[in-house]
Amino acid sequence: MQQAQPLDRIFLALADPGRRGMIEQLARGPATVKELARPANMRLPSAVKHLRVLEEGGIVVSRKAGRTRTYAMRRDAFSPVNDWVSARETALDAAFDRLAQAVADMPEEE
Amino acid sequence: MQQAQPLDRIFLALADPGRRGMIEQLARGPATVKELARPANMRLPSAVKHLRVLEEGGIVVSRKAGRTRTYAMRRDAFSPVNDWVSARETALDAAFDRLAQAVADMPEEE
DNA sequence: CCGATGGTTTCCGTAAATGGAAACTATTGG
DNA sequence: CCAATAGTTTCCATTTACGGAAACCATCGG
Repeated sequence: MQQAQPLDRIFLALADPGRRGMIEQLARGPATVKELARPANMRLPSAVKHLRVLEEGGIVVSRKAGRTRTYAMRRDAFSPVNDWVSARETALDAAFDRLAQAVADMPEEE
Repeated sequence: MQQAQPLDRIFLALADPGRRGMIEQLARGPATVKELARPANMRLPSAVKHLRVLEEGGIVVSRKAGRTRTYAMRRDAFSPVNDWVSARETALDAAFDRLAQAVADMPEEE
């Protein structure tokens, strides 16, 4: 029983369509919990939980002013995703290049 | 009860450290189920399930020859992720630009 | 001060993910 | 044909995710 890694939380946060919808909205500008709950077709308690997942994933930040809490995207929200994916793509391209080279080095048949 | 969307399956597939480890291995070249199970410290049945998740997410493909099944990465494995993330980053950059512009347009204080 | 509002927490039921044991199938090697 | 091997399926137990109802807390408006 070990605590989840950062990438675990980020990808898990992105794996839910409701949360991705919230991200799409927040990418256009900050919003309160209520403003995020309505278009996602959720009750407030569900919205609060989803937003906590997004915040624990390091995707959004929030600040409470009075009785309203406002959420906003982090500028580096997708950095871990981009870094991890880029590294895999680099390795993947190299692997395909090696394969292509091996094919080119094969003696022709007939 | 609606079937999961493609992005749901992809992000869910990436949310597990064992599966990400398999991806890192496969990005360096194809491998069989057994070869993937050992470094991931899994039994074969678990490996089979994880690999099915990766395949249903469109991240890997497999082919069975004789009694061994070989897995390989798809070249466009991360295209949906890159597309979705890029779109959000574009919107996010625009939102921050608008904010910066609004700040620049504010009358100076004292 | 009182009611309405925005948010939060607790509790509950349902659904899904995870992991392994065991049993089964299909192929390979001798 | 027999034994070992690679994979697959089924079953089971544990854990976690998900969504809403209800109750609770803090704050704003009059």
